[in-house]
Amino acid sequence: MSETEKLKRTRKGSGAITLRDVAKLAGVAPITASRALNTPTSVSSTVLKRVLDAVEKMGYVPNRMAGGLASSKSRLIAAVVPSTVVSVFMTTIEALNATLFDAGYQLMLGQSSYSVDREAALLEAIIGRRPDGIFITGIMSPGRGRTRLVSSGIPVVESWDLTLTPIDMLIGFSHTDIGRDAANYLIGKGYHRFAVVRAEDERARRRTAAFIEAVYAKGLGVVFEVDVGAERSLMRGRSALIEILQKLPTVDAVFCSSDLLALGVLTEARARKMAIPDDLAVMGFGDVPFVSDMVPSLTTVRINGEQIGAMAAQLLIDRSEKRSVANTIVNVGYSIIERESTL
Amino acid sequence: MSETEKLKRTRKGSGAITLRDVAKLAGVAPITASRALNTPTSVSSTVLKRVLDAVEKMGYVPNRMAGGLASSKSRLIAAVVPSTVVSVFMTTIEALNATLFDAGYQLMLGQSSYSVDREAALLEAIIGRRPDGIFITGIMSPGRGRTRLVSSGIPVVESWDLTLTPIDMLIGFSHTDIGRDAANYLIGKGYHRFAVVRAEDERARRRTAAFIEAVYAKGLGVVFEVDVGAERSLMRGRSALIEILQKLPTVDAVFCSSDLLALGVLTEARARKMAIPDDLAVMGFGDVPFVSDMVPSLTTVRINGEQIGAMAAQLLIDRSEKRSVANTIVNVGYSIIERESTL
DNA sequence: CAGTATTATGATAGCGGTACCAATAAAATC
DNA sequence: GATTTTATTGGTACCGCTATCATAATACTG
Repeated sequence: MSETEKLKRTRKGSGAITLRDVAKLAGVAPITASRALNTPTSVSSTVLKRVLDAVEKMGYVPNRMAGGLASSKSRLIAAVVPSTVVSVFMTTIEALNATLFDAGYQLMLGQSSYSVDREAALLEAIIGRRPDGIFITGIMSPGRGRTRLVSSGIPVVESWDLTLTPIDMLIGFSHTDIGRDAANYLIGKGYHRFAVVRAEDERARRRTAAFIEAVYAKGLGVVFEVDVGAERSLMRGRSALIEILQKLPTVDAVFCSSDLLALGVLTEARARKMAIPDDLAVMGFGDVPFVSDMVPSLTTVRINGEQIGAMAAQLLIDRSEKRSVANTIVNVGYSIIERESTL
Repeated sequence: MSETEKLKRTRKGSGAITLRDVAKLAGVAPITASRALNTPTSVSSTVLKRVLDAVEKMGYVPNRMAGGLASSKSRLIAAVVPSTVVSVFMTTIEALNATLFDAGYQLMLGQSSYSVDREAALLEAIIGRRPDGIFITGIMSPGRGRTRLVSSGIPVVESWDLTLTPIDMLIGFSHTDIGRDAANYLIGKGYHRFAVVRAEDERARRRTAAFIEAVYAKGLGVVFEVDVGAERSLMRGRSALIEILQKLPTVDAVFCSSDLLALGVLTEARARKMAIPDDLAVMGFGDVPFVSDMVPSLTTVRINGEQIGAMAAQLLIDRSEKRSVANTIVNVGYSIIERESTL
């Protein structure tokens, strides 16, 4: 034994097949094997085949943590959604994920709207993974979290709202426009005694505020407002209508901050044998898949969630691959879908 | 300048604050800073404070890719869900994510039930991240994918079904039991002319097959079956009832493979002024949040999705932290929730 | 108080890839 | 044929962190 022989410490490692193993079997240097897998055009066809055969034979799966560390490209995108899962947001997430997956990215999911310190922990966890992009449902309010995100330098897409000062990119629509348009739509239909039912949610609040303001603007008097807090259930929609009928018996149209609440109002109205829409018109928000086929079908505001998800994915991918991004603020709009509940 | 001075190549790196920077500011070695953050009890309180101050001052966020690579612990858990997003599965995912997050793990989301080669790509992508555990909604059918998972050695929880040969761990319930119990429940209520509406889904098929078999066993003749394919919409439930009424006008009870389809049947029945449940009883599956509050409310089969998610998280965490896991196969059961649609 | 056990810190060498530069062989140019 | 260019392949040093071993400082034991 040579005296210069180093006392080699050994570390366990993960035990999995590594690129080195593949390279050895293929009879090339590790870096060449790496190239064969990542930039196949840069190696000869002989080498390419030998490497691919070796990969196949050994069942090699590249370690993306190692690759990510070396290249500082994680190919991970983080998405933050409110904890509510019953939500319209999932279409967006599904589209986001599908687009990302096809481009070779993975999606990490984080749930916000817990407590404030959980929010901080979530951001920490996300940034710690060094994702190539972050998708946020909603808009980050100013504060430590936002500052942190900005200074992390990670591309961010905020969504579902508009602001003049996004962190980075934005794909959204105007909640005040929706509230105003909904009011004008209902007024145009001849309704004139309004109530709104809304969850404790900043964006819902803005929609209903705009609704109320538009009603006032037409000189149509008081709008009765029910705040259901965090209880976004169908049942709460039902009880909301009971409240409304007590306080404002002459009501003839109700605008709700979600389809589920609207469904509750509809359900209660039907249980009381009220004629829809003659006795009462109901309008929701979100256009969840099944409200179109109920009896009566629900008039609602449609947001194109797939579009938001797919566009966000594209923006984040482009940004992370250093391609230039043309429009960093996109207003995807919305549409009022007229159905039987307000005919 | 010494002649032994190496020509140092420089590599960009990510540009972010590293543990080395923090350690330097705190006046300790990097490894000590690492310990201060990961095992705070193993350093003196003076050092701990100095390090934490430095972290705070510099806004340091540890790079989990590097940490994961070094320790071969990624603190990532992958979850595979069917692409359908309208689903009952999301409660499970939410609970899974919540439990994982509190234990310091992150969730990666993958969508299955695309094409076969996407399935392979998904597995490849997942394994490449070296997650500490994998949650699968459903059971892996034998094949290359399953083999790959097994040989990866990553802890796996399969779910939503039972089998004697899980890859690793399993949290589920019996679909045949559900079908049989549903049939017996309806028979016990005095119904005797049955139809089933089901989506093209292996588990739904097993439920309805068991349902049909149980009906036969009681000598109650033919059960009319509608296969809606991949169209799981409320509308398809409505059209299914139309089919049923044409082919089996004497039908008095319909068992559906999902609440949404059941809602469709209910809707169509109501549109035809059929009395529920006197003219027609309807039973669903899943107990999605709002079917309890509709009029009429829907009798359905409840699966405790939160429980599945939380248990799965716990099993995966225990496994990944080398704690022993007692029950690797758990039958969480189900319950038939009786409501107005079958009273 | 020597000798041993314990605690706190540090040095080093990886984890499994890729960026960066260098070297060689083959093709193209003059 | 000499020289330049291009296409392939390889060597090395990291990416940012932690496992492992080593050492110094302190506490404990008889």
